[in-house]
Amino acid sequence: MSAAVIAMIGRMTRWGPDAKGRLVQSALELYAKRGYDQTTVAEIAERAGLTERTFFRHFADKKEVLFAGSNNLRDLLVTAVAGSPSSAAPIEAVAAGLLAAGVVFNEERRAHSRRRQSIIAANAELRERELIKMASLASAIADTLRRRGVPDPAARLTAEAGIAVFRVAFDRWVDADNEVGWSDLVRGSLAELKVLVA
Amino acid sequence: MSAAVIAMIGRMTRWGPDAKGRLVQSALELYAKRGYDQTTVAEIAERAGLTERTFFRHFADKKEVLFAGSNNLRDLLVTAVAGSPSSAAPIEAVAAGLLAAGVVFNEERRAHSRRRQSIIAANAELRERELIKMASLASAIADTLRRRGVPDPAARLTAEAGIAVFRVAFDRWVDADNEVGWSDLVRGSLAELKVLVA
DNA sequence: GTCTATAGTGCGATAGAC
DNA sequence: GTCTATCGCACTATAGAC
Repeated sequence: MSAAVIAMIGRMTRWGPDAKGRLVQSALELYAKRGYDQTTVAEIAERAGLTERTFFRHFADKKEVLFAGSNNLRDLLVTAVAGSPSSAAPIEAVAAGLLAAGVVFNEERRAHSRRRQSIIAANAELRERELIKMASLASAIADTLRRRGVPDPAARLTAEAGIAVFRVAFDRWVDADNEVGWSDLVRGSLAELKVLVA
Repeated sequence: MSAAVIAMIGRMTRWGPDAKGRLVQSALELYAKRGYDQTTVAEIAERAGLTERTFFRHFADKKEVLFAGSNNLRDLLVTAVAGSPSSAAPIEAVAAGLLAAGVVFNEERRAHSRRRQSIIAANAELRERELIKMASLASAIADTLRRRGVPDPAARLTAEAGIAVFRVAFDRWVDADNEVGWSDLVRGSLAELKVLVA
């Protein structure tokens, strides 16, 4: 057996499948069990069968492990907004984006999201990081609308309104006693916004 | 001249009027001139004729000196929302709040606000602090609406939409080449939101 | 790795307003 | 005299320079 093959086998566990995902899962479990502050990065890495150094190769800091999915969410949103028919009004394009984001807000993920939200709710630094992520979602949407030819302040305003709908729909989606699906919550919240501002 | 008298003269400014306001003004000038990071709290205090220790009696940290007015803003908003006639729809109460906030957004303050915003725009930590302040405004408004009997999610949604209007109006108000007054910007942004979500 | 500058805290002393 | 804003000092924590 060649050294190359032996090395490859040696890496099987180290390079086990989805290292990043294992880190996310381990972090979520430990943050939930012992609290964010009481969990060290070393513990997260160990539980995932990795080292602290590897954790920081995947995530900029201890918080970021909880927000790894937000880039994916942003891409889903932006792609759907950008891909809406040019005949679609700005708010329709944004609505399409919010609905497209539902790919990650399915029933299998709901328990996971609930646990994640309760971790975030319990810690000021994590709540702040979430505000930053939301703000960056809003500017990504606004940029996309501008690229579709929507001028300011309409682009900014539509994006901010869209994020307002997102926040409300998401809060309801992770609410303990709620079983309504993502797309119904988005449509319902958007419809309610229309009524409220009318 | 005795040492005691010299000491007394040195302390003349100690009980000068509006120590907090002097600290705010000094901080604004130094942050604008040399940048937030390149300014020390000791320098701010010295320029205000005070000591570092006194700075921290008035402000929890170096950032907070730029956000001292935000409690005042929140009170203006909340009071006006709470004081709206009970016949007023939620969005009307919020609009009344936004217009009432205009007390602090007058022409004399515009230059000051512009400088403040350019300082905040130049620094990530300050932008984050601003997000936090905005989020706390939104929840204060939502709470006030709930106290008026507006149920969730309408209260949350109206508050978030109101803050979206606030952000856009404020951005336009501090925009370099803009001379439109606060109330026109609020009414205009709100009217545009209505059109956009319709 | 040590050294330095700065942020931020705790507590007791003091100066001046009342 | 009381009350409180301010000061002085000693401290910890941490980020950056070297």
